[in-house]
Amino acid sequence: MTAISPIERRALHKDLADNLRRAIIHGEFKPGERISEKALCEQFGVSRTPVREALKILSAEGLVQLKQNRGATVTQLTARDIEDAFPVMGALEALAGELAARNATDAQIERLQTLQSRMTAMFSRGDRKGYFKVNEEIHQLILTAADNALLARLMCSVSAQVRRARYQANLSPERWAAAVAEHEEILQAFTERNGPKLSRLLKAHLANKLASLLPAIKKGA
Amino acid sequence: MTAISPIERRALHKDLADNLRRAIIHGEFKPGERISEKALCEQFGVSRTPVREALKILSAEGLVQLKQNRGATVTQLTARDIEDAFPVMGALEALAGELAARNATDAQIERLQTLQSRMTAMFSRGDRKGYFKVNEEIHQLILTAADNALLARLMCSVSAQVRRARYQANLSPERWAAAVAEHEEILQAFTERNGPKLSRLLKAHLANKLASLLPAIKKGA
DNA sequence: ATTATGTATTTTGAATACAATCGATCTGGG
DNA sequence: CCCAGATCGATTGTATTCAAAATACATAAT
Repeated sequence: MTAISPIERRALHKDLADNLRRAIIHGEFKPGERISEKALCEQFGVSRTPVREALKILSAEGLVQLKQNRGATVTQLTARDIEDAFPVMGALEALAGELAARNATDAQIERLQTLQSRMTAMFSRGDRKGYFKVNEEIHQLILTAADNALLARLMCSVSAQVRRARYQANLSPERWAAAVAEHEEILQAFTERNGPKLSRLLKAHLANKLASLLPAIKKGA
Repeated sequence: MTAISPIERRALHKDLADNLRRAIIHGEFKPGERISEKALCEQFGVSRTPVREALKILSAEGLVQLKQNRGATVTQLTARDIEDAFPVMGALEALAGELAARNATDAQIERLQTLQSRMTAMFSRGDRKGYFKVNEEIHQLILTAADNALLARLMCSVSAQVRRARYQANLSPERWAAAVAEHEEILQAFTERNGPKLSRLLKAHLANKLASLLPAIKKGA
């Protein structure tokens, strides 16, 4: 007997927005590329109304730009955009760390340790995709532990932009190794519940991450 | 001879979104209130399509919530929401101050001094509305001086929510006097281009501001 | 040959029409 | 009298249609 669960009634425009968001972040739509409503309609097999609504949502999120009577284009991430993101993400990450160190449950810290070792395993195995996945989980866990809905929303929105950049730029082996080491320190600070230290480490970690992206973006632009 | 300027071609959904946003922030739509598409159509004399698109935008901005088949409601600001906003706005303001102190032109600092004295004048005259207006201008100027588009976008979105709270809660005379004094200190730090000090002052200023809002929100909720 | 202008095609903006879902009320049975 | 179920009305979700704007192309004039 299968468990009975309520049938998911998803709105079309929401589905479309989710799909498009993922596609843009994963680079399946190239930055600067024009997005035709008609093409999307045919691709997804729906009418233009939900497509247009989805595009409005993505526009408000900053993933696409809408021009009067000229449709939607995928927003270009300039080097300047990435540079601007540096301090902002840094400030948000630092805050998240501070709050998380204060509010995290023991169970969450334990889970963090588990994830950390899994991530290290991914690294030594050279599994980039797995690494990214666990990495995301860790940042997600910190955000959950911080327990601040607004902060979560902002970071989610900003990191979506940064993730886009990451899909364009490829992680160098040196940077990867450094990142793993940094994560080790971060976990240490977490276990100690040392808010300020955690704050500083997260900020530095992010600055390094973004710095490694800049060259690739600049080259592309 | 009047100057020749390009004709403003405004999109309906954008106009609607702007109007609705203002109305919500100013409390003309009460938190928790249901927003009927039909009512908006009649009120603005347009069809449902642009109305729906505008609501999608506001939803992405967090001003309204859309429920499946149940339309839009103005998001309730709970005491928790305000408490969450504390540290986030603090972190962002602090960053803005830091960047502004580094990047501001001399002209901008001069203009800040002008605004500051205008604001003090408003205070001593007891002109609440004028005070708020100049106050907004000052924060806007700092944001401009910070010269970071992403930061501006985030603060704009967050402060819209906070402004909503401010329209609900009424400023007490004591808090008002304190705010003016704090602004004086802020200007001082700015003139000295003392980033860290500015950072700290802005953060404290905001914490005080938000703290003064909490009682009113809690009472309302 | 090049540029400007007029026309046609394409694409987006907005309105209307149709379908589906939710809530409330009404009715019949206990 | 109260509760369960059905039905109706209202509201939202989606599709289709109509209108306006922009681009592309062709033609004409210099």
